[in-house]
Amino acid sequence: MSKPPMKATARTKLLEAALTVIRTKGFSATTVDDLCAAAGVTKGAFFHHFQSKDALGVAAAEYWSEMTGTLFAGAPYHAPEDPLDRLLAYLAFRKELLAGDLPEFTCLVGTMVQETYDTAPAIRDACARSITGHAETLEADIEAAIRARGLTPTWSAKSLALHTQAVIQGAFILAKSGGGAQIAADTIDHLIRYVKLLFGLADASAPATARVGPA
Amino acid sequence: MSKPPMKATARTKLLEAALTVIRTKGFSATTVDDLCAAAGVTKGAFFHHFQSKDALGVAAAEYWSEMTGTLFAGAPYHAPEDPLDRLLAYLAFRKELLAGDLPEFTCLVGTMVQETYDTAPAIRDACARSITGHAETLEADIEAAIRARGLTPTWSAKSLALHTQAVIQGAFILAKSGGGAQIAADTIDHLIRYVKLLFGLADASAPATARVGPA
DNA sequence: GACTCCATACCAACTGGTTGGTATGTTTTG
DNA sequence: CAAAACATACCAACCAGTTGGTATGGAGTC
Repeated sequence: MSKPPMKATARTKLLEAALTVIRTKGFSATTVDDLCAAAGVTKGAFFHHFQSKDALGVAAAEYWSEMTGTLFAGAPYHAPEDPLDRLLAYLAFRKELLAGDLPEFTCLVGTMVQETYDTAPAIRDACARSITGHAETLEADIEAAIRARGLTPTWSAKSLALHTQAVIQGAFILAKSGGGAQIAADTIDHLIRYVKLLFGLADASAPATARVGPA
Repeated sequence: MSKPPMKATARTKLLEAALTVIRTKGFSATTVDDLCAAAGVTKGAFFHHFQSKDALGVAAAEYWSEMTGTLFAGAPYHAPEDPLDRLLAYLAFRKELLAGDLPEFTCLVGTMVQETYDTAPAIRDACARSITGHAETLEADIEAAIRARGLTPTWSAKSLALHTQAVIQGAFILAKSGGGAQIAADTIDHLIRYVKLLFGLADASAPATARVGPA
């Protein structure tokens, strides 16, 4: 999160700054001057690269999709051979990401869409693409896990994939309302338990995490 | 939501207006003039009743707690004798509330806390009290359901109560990102399925809703 | 029961600072 | 040198909050 991966041009410096500032203060409360100060550039540079503040919002959502896309694509949770193990490893990975301060692990697009869904359709759509796009990366594994276990569920792989994202987004809201990373981890534990129950991996009284030692 | 239950003084008119306007535009994007216009009062009246815009935010969160408190206290989901049935009836009730436009069924404090958790501690705390206070109304039923079935779960009643709220908050985010009420209902269905699985009420392939007829 | 006294509720106009955005340079790069 | 990248100076609109004032109603007093 701290290393701008591309060339440190004003555009990427502004986008990188946007990730932190917007997640801290929200989109509307973030001023163009805030972003320029955090990025160490001037207003002229800002409006050279972005037509408007809303345009930066769209670009930030797309930048967020790229960053998280490469993060998750390169993450080790894809290693297991069993698709259900991959799904569970993904959820464990999401738990591991709950470190540091809130603006470091919460979701930019989840924050932005709440403020803009009715007032800035372009930003809302960019956020929606980010969320559903990420959810879609889970669908294949869920589908394969269903087939591997010969289930005929009343729910769809897509629906479960979206549910995981809903739980994670909700976990962030609870974390922001004072619970911190711990309450978010607890909620993801419930999600892990749900997935295990769905696929018959554990009963209701089993612990949620398989690998992390004692309770 | 449409009937101001108390005397239509400027204060309650402003609070009632705040519920709709803030849920539509977000807290920071809502101006004091917006609220005055929606309430049909002037700015003088606003600052007579509220010291600042932030003070209105706190009052709005508390007003929201009162309104939802009486709504849920008077709801029919308390009727069943079995505590687990009451919990499931609560979740079914939450699904029924997903009607109308987004600003009508989404959560004021969930929206506000995202914008203010780092910048306005007083508002954040008021939102936190609202969420945890509502979650606590579920704990007794969950606890009773655990005892009634002789379970010894690794999760606590409090943790499950908070999880339900996380799922519902996350459902609102997905709804705002374009899925609408339908995607929120799907996610609550997953939550209902999880609760049933936790208490051994159904297997993974059973439909989520017991009472609403055909799929 | 008329009178003063005073607090509450509300209003219209104003202000000083802020905000998104622009106009016009200057520097860097290919 | 020409175009892109960035900086400086500036503006009109907006915004939270203030000021000074009016209307109303209830308490106390004689």
